[in-house]
Amino acid sequence: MLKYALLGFLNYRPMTGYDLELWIKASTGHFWHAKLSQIYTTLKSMEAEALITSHVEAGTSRPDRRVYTITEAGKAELMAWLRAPLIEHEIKKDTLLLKMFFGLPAGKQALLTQLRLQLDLHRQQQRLYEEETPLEMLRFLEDQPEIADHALLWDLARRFGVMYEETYVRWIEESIRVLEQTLSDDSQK
Amino acid sequence: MLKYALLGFLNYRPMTGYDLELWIKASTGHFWHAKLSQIYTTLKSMEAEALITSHVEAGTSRPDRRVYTITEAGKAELMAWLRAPLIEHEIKKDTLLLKMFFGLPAGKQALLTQLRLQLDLHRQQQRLYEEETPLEMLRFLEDQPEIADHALLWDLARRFGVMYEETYVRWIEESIRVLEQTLSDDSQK
DNA sequence: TCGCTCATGTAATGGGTTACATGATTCA
DNA sequence: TGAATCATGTAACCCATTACATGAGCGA
Repeated sequence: MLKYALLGFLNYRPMTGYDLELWIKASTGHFWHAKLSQIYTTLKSMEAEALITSHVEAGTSRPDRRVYTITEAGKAELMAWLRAPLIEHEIKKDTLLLKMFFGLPAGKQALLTQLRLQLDLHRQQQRLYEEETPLEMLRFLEDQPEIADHALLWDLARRFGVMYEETYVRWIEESIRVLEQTLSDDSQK
Repeated sequence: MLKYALLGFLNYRPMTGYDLELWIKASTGHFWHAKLSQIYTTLKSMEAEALITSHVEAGTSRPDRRVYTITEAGKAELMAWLRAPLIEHEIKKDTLLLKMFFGLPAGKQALLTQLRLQLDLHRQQQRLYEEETPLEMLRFLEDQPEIADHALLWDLARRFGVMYEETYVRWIEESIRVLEQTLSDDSQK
């Protein structure tokens, strides 16, 4: 699946694996990310499939760069994927929920500690999407004015991030209240 | 990680791989699930780690059942995991967001079709968590009254499912409105 | 001089899915 | 008679993470 994210970016303009990681971090990071090692191996297999081609640009003071360009076959594959209807409901695994679900034997205080820690993290993340992500997106769009018409869609995705974190924060706050009021302190066992 | 879900259930009472799948479907399904094949291989490796033991019960009219029981080491491992603070913010990959993000070349109509299809699915899922999941949980608790005190935590997790789907539905509705009002119909390219 | 950025890769391992294989009983 | 439930497993594969490996230039 990372394949399609890479095709999507290379459809904007040719770039290197390293560039792709920077773009991913700044834009799709909150709903799709990858390590550099995976990006490099995926690009290699995509080239073998002829979805992209590459050439090496010799660096003068910087290291050599392998620049990837999308092919017609790659564009066709991207388009087919974009149009293929997504007919399943995706389930997202969540470790915090798993710990809460089975958490009774750990005791009330342990559960509250987990919740408070995650509350902080999710609040931070929400602020990030609201304050920093738009600025980062702007910086990328300034450098690449040819993709300004994509900004609307970029922002819809960002908006999801904000709403998701709001909901997560609300759920944790509610859960803390419920636990404080109902679980006995010695629920440990 | 499935390991901890299995330990969590086996901490209620001994059961088979097949049983575990039924429990997962009825309770943690919306935030943690697994195929039978993975459950069987994971149980096997957990037994090798001495976190659980197993014995075969000969079936009379039914197939033989391999029943797994949690060991003291297993209980200790579960407890340590429950108490280990979760210090990262988990990012959930989302295919719909990825398609939206890169979707401009597919055209306005294709995007709206994707959104409407997913809107249906998420509304259905929301109804499921609100109406059917509580009933299923009740059925399990009736059979296992000894775990009734876990019901509160089960319900917190279920509640997250409801809130998540509400938010997803709201985001799709907003996105449909934005796309209808702002994207030109011939945005295809 | 120490850490960061730029830049590319390979190898090993882990977690999970798909496909394959089997077979009796029960219910509609 | 055909589908669903009960019941267990193996093998191949895919996607992703972690660890390993290298190295120049730049700014504090």
